[in-house]
Amino acid sequence: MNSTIYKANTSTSPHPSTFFPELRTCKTMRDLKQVHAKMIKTGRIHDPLAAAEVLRFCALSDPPQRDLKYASLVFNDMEQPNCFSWNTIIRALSDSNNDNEPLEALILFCQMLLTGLVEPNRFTFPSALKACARTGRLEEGKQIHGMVIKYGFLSDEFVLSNLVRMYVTCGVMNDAYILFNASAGMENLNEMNLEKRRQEGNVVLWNVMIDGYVRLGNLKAAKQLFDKMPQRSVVSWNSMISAFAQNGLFKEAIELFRDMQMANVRPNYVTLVSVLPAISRLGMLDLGNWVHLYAEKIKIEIDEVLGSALIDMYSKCGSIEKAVQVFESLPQRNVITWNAIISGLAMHGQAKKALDYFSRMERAEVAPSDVTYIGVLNACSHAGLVHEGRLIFHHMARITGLEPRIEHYGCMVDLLGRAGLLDEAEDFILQMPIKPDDVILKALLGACKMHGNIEMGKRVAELLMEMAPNDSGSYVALSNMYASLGNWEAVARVRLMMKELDIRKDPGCSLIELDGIIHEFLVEDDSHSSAKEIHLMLEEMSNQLSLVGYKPDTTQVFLNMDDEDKGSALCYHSEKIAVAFGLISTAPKTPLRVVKNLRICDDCHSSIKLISKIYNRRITMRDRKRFHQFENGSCSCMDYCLNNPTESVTGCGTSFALGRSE
DNA sequence: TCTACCGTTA
Repeated sequence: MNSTIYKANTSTSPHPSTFFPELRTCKTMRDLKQVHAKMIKTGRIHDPLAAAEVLRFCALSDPPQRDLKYASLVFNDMEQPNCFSWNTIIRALSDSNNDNEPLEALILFCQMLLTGLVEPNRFTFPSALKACARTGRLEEGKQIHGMVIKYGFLSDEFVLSNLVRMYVTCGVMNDAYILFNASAGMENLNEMNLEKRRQEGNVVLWNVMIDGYVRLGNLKAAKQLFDKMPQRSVVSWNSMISAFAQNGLFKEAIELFRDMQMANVRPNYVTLVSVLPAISRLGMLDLGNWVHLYAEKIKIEIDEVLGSALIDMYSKCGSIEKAVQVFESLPQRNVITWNAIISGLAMHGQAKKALDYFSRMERAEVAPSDVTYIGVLNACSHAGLVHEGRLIFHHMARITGLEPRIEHYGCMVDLLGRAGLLDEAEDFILQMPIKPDDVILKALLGACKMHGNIEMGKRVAELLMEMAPNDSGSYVALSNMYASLGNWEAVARVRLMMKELDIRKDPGCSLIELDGIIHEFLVEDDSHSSAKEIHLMLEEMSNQLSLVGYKPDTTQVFLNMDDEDKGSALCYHSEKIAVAFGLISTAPKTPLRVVKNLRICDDCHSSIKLISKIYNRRITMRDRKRFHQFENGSCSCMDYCLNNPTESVTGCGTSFALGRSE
């Protein structure tokens, strides 16, 4: 439970009544019920004013005291509720988080009209419209819109803004926009002393509109509105930042976060929670560190939500130690917090530790979710813990009652396939109650390549190409399999087929962050301003590597090139270019951190191992699926990636996409 | 009497 939400509600404390001193002393519903009983006994309850006050107490007190069931009873006992009482009960019900209560508010509103004894006023419509918004009842909302016009309340700011809100939450942005413009027009006619208040209210309405476009996935319209805003609140910034982050536009989210600070708007709790996933995906540890320090500096409470985002950020940025540290320091942990640390440990190859945390989670009596099991099964897969993985999968399906999802089946296929149990993996797929998707088949195909089962590999690849004829992944996987067997004729055939069908492989792309700036490299990239120096460094690296007897595995290099231009001497993978750039741009011994959008290839893996020794650097590399910590000639993944199933396999469960159009 | 909008794991 978040304290900021709580504070927002504290304004509607029990209402002291001037007419009824005994109501004024009521603190809890218990007190109220006693007074109410007395009023019934003395007949005073028949005083409409007294009854209205009782109703108001139970309907609109702060949440712990609020009792809508009791409020409804009080209301139903009223012989002739006045407009005030109708408004009270409708407002309380329309405000409720309980699923069916906003609908009851709408029903009461209709009853109010049907009695014909009271007319709705300008205080009735906002609640009625809110009830339409909450229940998604556009038709009723439109009818109420008509009544608003008939009663002449369209010029009331509250009525109007609730109309906009109703259309927005029903997803009808065109109508919302027309009314929104009308309200913006009205603002100019206001008297001076109301100007500020109106504008403050207006910012919220802009935010509502932005949120509406975001919910429809129309980020362009949302950003246009955001850019046009006369002033932006912290919520406006948060809306856009989270919109970008949640739609995979991570760089844009970070950019906006920076713009926000340039505009001197102080990030708040929600800002940090929103921007952290973008930082994670881009692997920007420096910025992530800054966010953590900032939260501590301005005393933003690190609760389980912000904590989960920080844990995720540290593990995805390569610093699993810090992730564990944050986890251990949290006063509260929810299921997402546990999932974040378990997945983090899994992607760092710390399977045993991931399983330890899983048992700790059980002991802490936090019920695991399906996401927890994806993390745990991934850990087993990375460590080759076939037996444990099987047990855990069956435990999930049979004991916890969680329905295994396609991701869980994918983890199992990956686990079995990597261990060389290809037939069992295939049987497993055939017995799945869900239709296998391309991810599952790619996992099996990768395993076929890894264990040299060309017969099964061909079968799976054909299925894959039928299933996803435009996905480069299956073609690349098939071609990789032939390449690993040295069947160059078959490789060429697949490549030709890709060319004819105009299927392009995702370009490899690596990022490295230096002094808060992200440097991005593609395969064979020479667009960087230091391209010359980088290439000199790459050549030096090659020389150093051959001095220690390293022979490049060129098959992989060629396979990852988009063009058939194999003659070029500059055919370097993006991760090597990023490492070269890191080496020449930082002081000796500075650790390097690289983030890649695809899986690292075997050749880069072997050479970067040696480079870490030759140049005495710790190099942390995050690829599409997991981390590699190169140090002193070896890698933390224990060569898990060798014979990588394929560059394009997204793997099961965890996978990172960098958010670009791939 | 009506005050809204933004958030974590896969």
